[in-house]
Amino acid sequence: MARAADPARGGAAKRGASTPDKPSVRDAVREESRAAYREAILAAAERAFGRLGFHDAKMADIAAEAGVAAGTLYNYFKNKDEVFASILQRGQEQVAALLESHAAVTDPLERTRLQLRETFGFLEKHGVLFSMFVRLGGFIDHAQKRVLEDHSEYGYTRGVERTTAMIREGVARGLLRSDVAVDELAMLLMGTCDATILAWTRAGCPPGLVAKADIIVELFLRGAQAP
Amino acid sequence: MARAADPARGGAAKRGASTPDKPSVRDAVREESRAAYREAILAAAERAFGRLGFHDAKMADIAAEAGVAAGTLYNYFKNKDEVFASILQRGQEQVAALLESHAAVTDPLERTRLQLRETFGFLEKHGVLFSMFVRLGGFIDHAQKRVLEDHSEYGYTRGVERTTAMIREGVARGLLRSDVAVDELAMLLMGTCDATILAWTRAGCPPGLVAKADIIVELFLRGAQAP
Amino acid sequence: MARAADPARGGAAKRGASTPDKPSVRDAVREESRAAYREAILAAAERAFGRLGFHDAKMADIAAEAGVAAGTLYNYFKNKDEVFASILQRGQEQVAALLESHAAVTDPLERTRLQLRETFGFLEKHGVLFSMFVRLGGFIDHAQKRVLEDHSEYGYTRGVERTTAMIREGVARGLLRSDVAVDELAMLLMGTCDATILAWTRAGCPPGLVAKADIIVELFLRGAQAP
Amino acid sequence: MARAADPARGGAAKRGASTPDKPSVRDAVREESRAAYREAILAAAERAFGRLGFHDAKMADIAAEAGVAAGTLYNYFKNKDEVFASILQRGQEQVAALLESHAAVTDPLERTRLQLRETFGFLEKHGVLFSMFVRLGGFIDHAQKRVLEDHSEYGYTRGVERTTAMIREGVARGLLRSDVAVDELAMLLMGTCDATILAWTRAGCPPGLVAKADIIVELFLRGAQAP
DNA sequence: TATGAATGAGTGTTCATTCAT
DNA sequence: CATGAATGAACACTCATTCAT
Repeated sequence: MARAADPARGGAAKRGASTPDKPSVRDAVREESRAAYREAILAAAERAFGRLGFHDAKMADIAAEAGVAAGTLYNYFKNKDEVFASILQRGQEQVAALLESHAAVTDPLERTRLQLRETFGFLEKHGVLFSMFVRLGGFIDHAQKRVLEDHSEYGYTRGVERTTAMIREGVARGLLRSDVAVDELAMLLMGTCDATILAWTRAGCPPGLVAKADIIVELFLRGAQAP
Repeated sequence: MARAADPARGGAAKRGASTPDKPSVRDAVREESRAAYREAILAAAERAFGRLGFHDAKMADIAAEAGVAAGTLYNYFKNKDEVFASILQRGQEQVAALLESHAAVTDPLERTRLQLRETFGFLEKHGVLFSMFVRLGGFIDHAQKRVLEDHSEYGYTRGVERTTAMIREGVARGLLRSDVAVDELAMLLMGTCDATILAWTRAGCPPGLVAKADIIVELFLRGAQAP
Repeated sequence: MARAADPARGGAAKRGASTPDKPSVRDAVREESRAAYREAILAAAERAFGRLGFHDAKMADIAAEAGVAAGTLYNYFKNKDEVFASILQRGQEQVAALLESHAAVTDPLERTRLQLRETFGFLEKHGVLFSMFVRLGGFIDHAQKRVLEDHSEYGYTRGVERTTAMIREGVARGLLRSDVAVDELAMLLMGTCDATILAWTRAGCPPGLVAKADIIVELFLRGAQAP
Repeated sequence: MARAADPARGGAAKRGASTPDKPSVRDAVREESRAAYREAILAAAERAFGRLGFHDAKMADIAAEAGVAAGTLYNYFKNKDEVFASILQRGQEQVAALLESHAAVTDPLERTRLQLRETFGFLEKHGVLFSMFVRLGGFIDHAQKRVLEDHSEYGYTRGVERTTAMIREGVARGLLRSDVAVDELAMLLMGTCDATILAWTRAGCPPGLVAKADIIVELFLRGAQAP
């Protein structure tokens, strides 16, 4: 990319004083192309990993799924591990963006309901792979574990923080009962979500996960709302 | 080839009148030896799989852990998959036996508490591997999935049946509320268990899982007992 | 090889108190077999490397040359580098043994003549590869350099030491002139040897290298003998 | 494909009467540019090969070192082998030119001393790579061997011819002894040079090679001058 | 029947070369 | 022409499985 010094630009080579900026056009196109390739590969890898698992999804499979040669993968990712890690990161960023869109909702419970819907919708759209990681941080092959650790841990921690903050806010507003520790309520809510996702993946990830979001919030409210 | 898939040789082995009865002594010894080997291999494999995961635990690792040569494994199991499947089956049988020991307890809630303790104790003793399968049937590498499917599904189904039956019994005896569907209560209880196990494995399987059994039953009762 | 503890030797498994030593027979056979394989592989690798060079000699070539499967190589050597390094080490040991057989010759010049013959004979028999390393420590591909370094350096250093010692002895006995520094004489002799080997390999390693040993010693004597 | 092997385009390029004379200016510029690129690439390749060896120096390394894109290399050279061969050829031509500058010196020994200095100076400046080839024709990886063969052989043969001629001349003038075959003297001189270079590269190509030229000639004279 | 070495298909990865822009 | 990304053949190395002893 950034070549060292740009020497030997060919003795008398000069194309007038024309375009010190023009090449940025080419660069822009290239950049766009690279982004498109990268995205296509990630999408393909997500499908492949989701369908076959980390070990059984070969680099060749991913390449085929993406419609590129095997070697091309290595122009975008250092190795298989990095492909996997990149999928995760991308997923977390996407989820974070989705959740952000509801940040302005003032009612903490309503905000949580919306965010839960978004998350569940994301899981439903992205299938098994993300069921495992984005939300659960999960139960996985050792190799994957090595790759992830940071990522999943990060995602999980963020989830805990978000939930705890929401509950604290709810308690402050008198919406949620204050006779139970905030942490305990948070764990209860998250545990219910996890168990729901768990059951969903065990059932083969059938459509309808999003609908569970409302139920969960409802149930949670019934037990946790202020008397 | 099919040397392995050929258990239960000796035992009632009879090869016509050629070797009337005498050899049965030899056979008995042999049988005993085979069983010991088999058990040692399974225990070793469980440790290896638990520590390394399915793919990263090589047949050589298992053999070393068991103190036998690699080739020996194939005298007892057809292949790696079968070793894995056998661990599961053994685990389920062990759990079933444990649960059976409390079948005589008449109070369904007390019985459930005891069985939950047994199950959690088993999980705690057998670590991550069983956290995933015996109970959850879970989130795993595709290769393992292929191997298991039946087994884990079976275990899960049995769990659902057992739980539902218990609740029905509790309702019939007036111990549990009848204004909520039995299935829903069952799902609630199992979901709580799942979420607990989930959190436990995420925390690295620390000691103390058994103690959670009482808490879960307590919580469940608070919400589900008849008014 | 050395299994950890030898547990689970099969419950009732016992073959009397018979043979606590007997297995050494099997072990001996195995050991012998391993040595034979190892030697065959090294010989094959030497031919392959000599014919093709380090990079162009593929592991498959070596295996084919040795008449074994590719995977077998890895039962004896960790990787390609180690195969190469082992050839060197073996060569140095062989040469050292050859030289040792003349250590008892008291006349330092006669001893040197004999040792030179042995060395040249070894080179002639082992071809280009050893022309480069055992004696010269050479001019080689970077990858080989990385592998060797120690080995070739060691061989060279030993050669310098041996030669210097010989000359010192010759001077002490009044056989060699004392008006020139010992080191300089040593360098002269070794340089002549090197140049001879150099010319020989450049000519394609034709038969007749051994005969040069006498000529070199003769020439050296003419210029270096005491007046 | 054969884009590269197509030098000397411009120059006397004539495409009928279509572009009479005017474009020759453009062609001249182009030619100059091409020459500059080619030289920059060769210099970069020499550094890269010298630092890493033939196999470990990747085309990408050379391109980076030259400050051009990888694809550009193929506009000037058919393939990696040709890059390497071109370095050699260029080196030989440069050395030949240097030696030519002393051709007018009448005293053959003085001329040889000067030429030896030039050669050693060249080697010292160009490092390991040329230590091997321009002078020695050497001990190298097979792949390089395949590439060179002709070139190094050519360089070596020229050296032999030049040396022999010089000695013949010296003998004719009564400067060198005539009781030893000319060829033998030539071999002695060249062998000494080779051994010197050999020792120099083995020591890591430290500064000071040029100084050896005088010593060699001195030593040679002492033994070879007419009585 | 235990052993442990042989096997060879399978995989991640590299890199010289090609080619569209 | 320069560019730099795509390509895919090639290769070192792994490991489940087989088999002679």
